[in-house]
Amino acid sequence: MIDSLNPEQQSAVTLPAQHALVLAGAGSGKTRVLTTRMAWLIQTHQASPYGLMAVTFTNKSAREMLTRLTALLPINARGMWVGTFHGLCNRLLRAHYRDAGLPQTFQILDSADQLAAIKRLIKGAGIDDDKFPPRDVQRFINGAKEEGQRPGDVDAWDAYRRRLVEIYGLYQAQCEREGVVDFAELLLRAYELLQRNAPIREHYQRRFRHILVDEFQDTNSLQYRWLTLLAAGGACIFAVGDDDQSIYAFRGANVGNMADFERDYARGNVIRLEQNYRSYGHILDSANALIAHNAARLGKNLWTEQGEGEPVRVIEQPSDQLEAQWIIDEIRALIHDGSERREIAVLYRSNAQSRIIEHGLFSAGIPYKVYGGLRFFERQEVKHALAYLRLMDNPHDDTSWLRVVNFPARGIGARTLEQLSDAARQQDFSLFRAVPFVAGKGGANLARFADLVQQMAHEAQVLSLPELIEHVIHHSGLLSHYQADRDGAERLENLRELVNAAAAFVAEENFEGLPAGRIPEWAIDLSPALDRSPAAATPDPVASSGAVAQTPAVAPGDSAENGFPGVSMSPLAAFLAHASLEAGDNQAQAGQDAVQLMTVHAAKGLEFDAVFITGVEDGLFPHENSLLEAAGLEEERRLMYVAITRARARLYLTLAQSRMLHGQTRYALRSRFLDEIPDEHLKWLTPKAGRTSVRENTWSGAFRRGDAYNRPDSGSVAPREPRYQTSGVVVGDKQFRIGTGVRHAKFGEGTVIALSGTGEDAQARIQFREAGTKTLALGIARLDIVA
DNA sequence: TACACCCAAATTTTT
DNA sequence: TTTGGGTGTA
Repeated sequence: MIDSLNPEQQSAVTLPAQHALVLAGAGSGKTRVLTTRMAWLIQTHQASPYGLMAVTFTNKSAREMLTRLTALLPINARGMWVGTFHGLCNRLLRAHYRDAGLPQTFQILDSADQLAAIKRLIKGAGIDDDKFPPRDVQRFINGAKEEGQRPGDVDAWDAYRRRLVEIYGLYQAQCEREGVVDFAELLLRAYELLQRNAPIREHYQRRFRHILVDEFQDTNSLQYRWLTLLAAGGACIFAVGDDDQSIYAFRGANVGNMADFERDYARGNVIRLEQNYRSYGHILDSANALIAHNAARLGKNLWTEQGEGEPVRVIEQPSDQLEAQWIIDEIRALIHDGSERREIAVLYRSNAQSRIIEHGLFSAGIPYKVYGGLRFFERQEVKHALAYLRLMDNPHDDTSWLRVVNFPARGIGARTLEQLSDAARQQDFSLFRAVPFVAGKGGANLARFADLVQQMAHEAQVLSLPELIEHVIHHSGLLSHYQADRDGAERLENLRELVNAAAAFVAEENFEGLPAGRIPEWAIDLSPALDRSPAAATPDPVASSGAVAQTPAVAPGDSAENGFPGVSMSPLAAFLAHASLEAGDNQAQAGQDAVQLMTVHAAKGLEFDAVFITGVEDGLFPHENSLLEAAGLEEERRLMYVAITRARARLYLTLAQSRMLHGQTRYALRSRFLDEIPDEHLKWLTPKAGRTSVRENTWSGAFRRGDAYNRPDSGSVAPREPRYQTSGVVVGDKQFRIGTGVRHAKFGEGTVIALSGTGEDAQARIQFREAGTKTLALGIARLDIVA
């Protein structure tokens, strides 16, 4: 099992039972080490499969882990605590919903649901949504939760923040009332549960002897605390991560957790995996050289036995159009030479860049796949169907109620809903309960809808889950609505797919033959098991309430001690949780061999034979919004590091001198990151121009690639005298570039962060230190250039 | 209730 | 330039 590993991997896998930090570089076999470690612990009887917990961030990597584990060892991975932070917390909360203060049928809001709930709250409470945009409120609430803060814990130093805290409190109350939890709440609740409930905490602390964490650099503060709390009973945390691949700080990820973990837990017990099995030398050395410019890092240097390979190709084109065209020509050549399309990836910093490349590929008739955008369970028709299903499980879920109360249209307009929510607010009822308080025609329509919901809830006790969904699609009117719709065919197709997904889910989770709304008898509630333990000194209402699975029988081979994934959940509830926690595939056209298009973020964890990194320009990559703080620039650099290390054999960096952005042509310098990679690793297919010179905005003709590709290393596109110089705008006697410092009489000092237009018509976006960001016409505004 | 129109905003987004 | 959301009109 471990013979095929390199010495560092072996020592990581066979580390003694202590906390350890594995710094695993890109392509160093991180997942392999993690799964082999698990298998090794089990095989050497240092842990039972049930004494292990493995935590990841994505469902995909959790699945991958289980697949590899079962390939290594003949064990039944079902029931093992391998999953995402959110998935495991969900499991914990389902098992102990009473102790966590949640209703048994609590439902999970995804980001969109949460936003809808916040919007509704802001409207209902009469809060000014110009001053408190729902998105900002959402970010505030999630940010607080990710720091482990309840409304009372948040530091509110001014009136604005005090109001935000108030809204947070209102939101929380609304969630409680409706029996829903958002993503961050799953984590925070689970954390608080463990923290406050000693018997439960000690139970899990005793149970899990080894906790393995993947992508540790992406953990947020709350996740870190959750992990260390679970491990406080003597468990060992085996944390695997790469600080150089931390690219989610903007979502609350705290790279500092790695350094903290090393200092506080894994002191001296750090292993570096630096041998890379993915890329050739020039690619790796480029990545190494680039990332060396970051100050805040633990330090690591990738190497390979594969040889240096080809240099990294760099191409500069006058416009984004030509950049795209060049890429498409090159892709065509690669395919012609036998490359598989799926082994070619085009990466970009922001989604807006994909359009022009898609256009080119489409015109060229090259199949491609775009990652990103809507996922299966996020599609409107699927969400509608799910909303009906949720109402079946919990009719007091106002978010779902409002989503479908009048979809398809059933004569319940804004006025009626106004009356309904007034009544609900007055009585402190859910919308469902408030229905009888609305009179008139609208009230009658509401009553009919409420009946429909109850009727369908009744069916849930009889029909299997797929049957129920079919029933819902039919009787809700979704079916006829989309049938009548001109382009409803695809939506119907997705609804059909939803039924299939449910059927697959039922089979997978052993729910076959069970009515959708019934909790299976083999489901185990962990709370009674805990009560039997002597540690549960305090009387627990759980034992007597009896609202649990009627027969807390133990499935063969399982024990209450081991727990079970589907704790106390009906197929319906389990499927709804599944739909929230795993939004499904994130790619447009599935299937055939196609060129892969995605953002750099989306590419993390993937690898390709050939990679194009596009838009390698200052202001775009690194993104202008990140330039203002050092930490931002370092994250951009890590992002570039991630991008580079996706390539196995061939890497292209492409850039355009001008680019259509927001309907305006903007000019940019090549990315500063290009200048951080030594020339010896780069091969400029177009001449490398000086970075500081100023160019006239007239193109002396587009550079074409020629057939550089077919003679890749011949140097046939030898550097000539640059025909043009790069970037910047000249107005009068002044030269403006991105990064130029300026002073304005009224706004004070600032920095140019974007330029557009030419000559007297040129405009500059300037980030002023005091006055914020302004767009100024350079021909009009009086600007002095400062050092 | 549906559609047309206008305006503002436009990194990245594992759950 | 494109997109989404909000408002106004048939």
